[in-house]
Amino acid sequence: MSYYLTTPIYYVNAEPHLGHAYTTVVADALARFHRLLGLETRFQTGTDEHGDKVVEAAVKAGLPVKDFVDRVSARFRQSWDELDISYDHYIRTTDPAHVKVVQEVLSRVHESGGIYFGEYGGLYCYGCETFYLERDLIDGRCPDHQTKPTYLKEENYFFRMSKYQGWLLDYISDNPDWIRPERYKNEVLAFLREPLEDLCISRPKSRLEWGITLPFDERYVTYVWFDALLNYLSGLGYPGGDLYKKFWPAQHLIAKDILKPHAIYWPTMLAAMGLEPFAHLNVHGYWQLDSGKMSKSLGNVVEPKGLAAQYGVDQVRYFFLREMVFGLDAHFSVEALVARINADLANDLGNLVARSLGMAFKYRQGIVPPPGVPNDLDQEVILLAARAAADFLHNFPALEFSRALAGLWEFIGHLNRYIVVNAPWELAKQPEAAARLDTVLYHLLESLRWIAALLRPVMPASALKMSEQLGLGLALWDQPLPQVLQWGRLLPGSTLQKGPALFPRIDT
RNA sequence: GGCGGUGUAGCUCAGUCGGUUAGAGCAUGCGGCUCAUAUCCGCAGUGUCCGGGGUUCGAAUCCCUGCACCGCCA
Repeated sequence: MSYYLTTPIYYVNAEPHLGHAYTTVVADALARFHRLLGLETRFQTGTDEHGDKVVEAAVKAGLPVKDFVDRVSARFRQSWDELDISYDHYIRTTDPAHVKVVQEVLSRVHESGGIYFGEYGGLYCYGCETFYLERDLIDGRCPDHQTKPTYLKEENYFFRMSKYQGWLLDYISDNPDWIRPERYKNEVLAFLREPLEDLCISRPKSRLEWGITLPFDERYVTYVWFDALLNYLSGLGYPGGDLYKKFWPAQHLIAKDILKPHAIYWPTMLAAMGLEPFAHLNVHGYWQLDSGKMSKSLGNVVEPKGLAAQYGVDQVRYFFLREMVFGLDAHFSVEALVARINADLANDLGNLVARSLGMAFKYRQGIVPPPGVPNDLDQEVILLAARAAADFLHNFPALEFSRALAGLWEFIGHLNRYIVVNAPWELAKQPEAAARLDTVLYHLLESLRWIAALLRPVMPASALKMSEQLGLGLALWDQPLPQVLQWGRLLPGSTLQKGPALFPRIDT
């Protein structure tokens, strides 16, 4: 079994921002999760580097275009390294291998009649270098330049997308969770109620040179779709090689703004190429930044790099997955981030680890005690651990990250209550309760092992720290989840490690 | 303008697609514990489920309509 997951390739006309970081963190958590399940996993991200906006940005930065895209692409890559993103392949649309695949595919689709040469006429603004529709103009003038656009005819290449409309509608009906969550499937179906038009896929070099030359007409470059979307295949070495055979079809992860290209253009392109559609299109919402509170200083913080540096990589990763219901929009604020860190991570989980380990050291010299016969309270802990794990394993791959984590935190809450109910500090005062104290401590520590294992995809560094504090060697830690999640694998007699607070409170 | 979405506690939001008395977290107040990162535990709440109309034995949930906000087409 294999699992191939992609993020979009990010457009390099601007720096990485919160939305990019969210998509990439979600993808990373999913990739790590599936690796832990034991699936052969490939996780690809990268950058989209052609087109007029990039040229514009390069001119503005005073750099040759290639130097500019190198710089911004590296900036993205660095951000992902800082966020602990475990991508297997970082693709760039300026990679020679990608360019070659694009040209091969274009040739093939052209030869099979899927691409034709046609004329397009419209109102063109020289300032924007783009065509406008009548209805988009303000008093007949360009909304940006306040100039009157000229009627211009341009010859271009078009992809026969329209002929796939019926097929696509059928495919969506036959595969109801192909585009998910459901709301986005419905949106696509709404698009498809209108007749689908053919897709313009070229730009004359007189207007745009920074692109991939059409293999059948060197006066043109290909525009956006047959370049960018094909990264999902070129990154696998398509059409040759083993990777494509092993990993296609892909799980795509995108934000809702690029739903249409991925849900409509891309599958029809794949159909024209005679390929199997992607496995799922997974669509998420937006982080809403309250513009009122969005001061300039905060603007810098919302840059992923600054956020992780200030609040911690795992803290930010946890916040992303816990705070946003996948598919819906959510509000982002530093206040909300700090609230999550303090309440969930410092108070609930971090403190649970600290008090459990603290008691194990204070009462048992940091040695894992042997569990005695479990009573009802202990049985309940074991039951709830199993339930939390089962729910988590069910919700996480279904993209219900928030629910998965909320469920795990219910278990954490239960453990905090378990401590109060059992009052180990009282047991410690009674010599005859020694076995009972052993049992309580063991159930706590073993529960923490489960929690650490489940949190690995979300907070890899913190989960590892937990495992180290629990004295787990690699043999107990670095295994597929189903093997790790067996009650009682924490060995009595093994040595715990003291460590600093996992998630320090943030003073407000 | 067209299409789609959202509106639930002071705040942020769940509510698995009609079914007990509408929930969680945060924030607030009171009480308890001392193993712990001043943490944890218990108790207390507060609701015109945006307004109006309809379907139904029954609606936060389905339908119509109005308002507000958001997104896409761009």
